[in-house]
Amino acid sequence: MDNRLAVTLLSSIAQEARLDVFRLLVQAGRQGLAAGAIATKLGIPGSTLSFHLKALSHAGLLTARQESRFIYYAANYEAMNRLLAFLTENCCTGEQACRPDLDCYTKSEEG
Amino acid sequence: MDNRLAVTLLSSIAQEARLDVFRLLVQAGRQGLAAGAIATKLGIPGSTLSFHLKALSHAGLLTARQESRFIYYAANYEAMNRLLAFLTENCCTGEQACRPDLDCYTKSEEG
DNA sequence: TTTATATTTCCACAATTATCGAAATATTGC
DNA sequence: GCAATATTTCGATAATTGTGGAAATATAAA
Repeated sequence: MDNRLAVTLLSSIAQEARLDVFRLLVQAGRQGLAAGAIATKLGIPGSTLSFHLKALSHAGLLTARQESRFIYYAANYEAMNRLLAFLTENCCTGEQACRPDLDCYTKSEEG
Repeated sequence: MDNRLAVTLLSSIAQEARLDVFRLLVQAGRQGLAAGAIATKLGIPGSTLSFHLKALSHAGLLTARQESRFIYYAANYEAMNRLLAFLTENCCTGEQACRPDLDCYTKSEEG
């Protein structure tokens, strides 16, 4: 992943409405939610939501699939995974502290 | 960390010049780099850089310390750590796949 | 105090982003 | 085809963000 792509990904979630949308879809799981359901749950007008869904999709953080009259949007966990890997590798170089505190990770002492 | 703060943090690195600055400072280590050095290395006019440094500092991703005539900016690894933790916890819920692929982490098989 | 250096603030302007109603475009069922 | 529903596109507008030269501020050295 290059800086350009990272900025696109980051920009797509660096906005309250879009971060809300993405978090909602992360919770919703692989099957996702129809656009209308997202709009209702978050209280966002359809046209505004559509604008944000486009940004998230364009960045690759969402997938969309048509099902009958509905369009289901779902979080692309792999894309988010790649973003997290980029940030961990490129924005924390040489700093052990700068890693998510996963249970499998044991901190080494530092001066 | 709430959504609001996360958006502030994300916005601060969701821009090419600022992501460049942050990555440079991550490489530079705890002692950081003087503003002028950053401007020279990245070829950014002083006033423009100052604008971006303010955004990063305001988000808490940089620390600044005066030393003689220079102001040294350094990456705040802890803040980035917290952001990564937020993203891992809140934007990947229920999805084991959505975690940085650290060497200490062993993937479980998935369907 | 004067000069030099480092950085920021100010300002004007350009560019991008966000909002949302209305109209347009599907898709489905009658 | 017509009506109903779901979503997107269009268009106008507001708000925010990014850029960089010039001036202001701060620190240091002569």
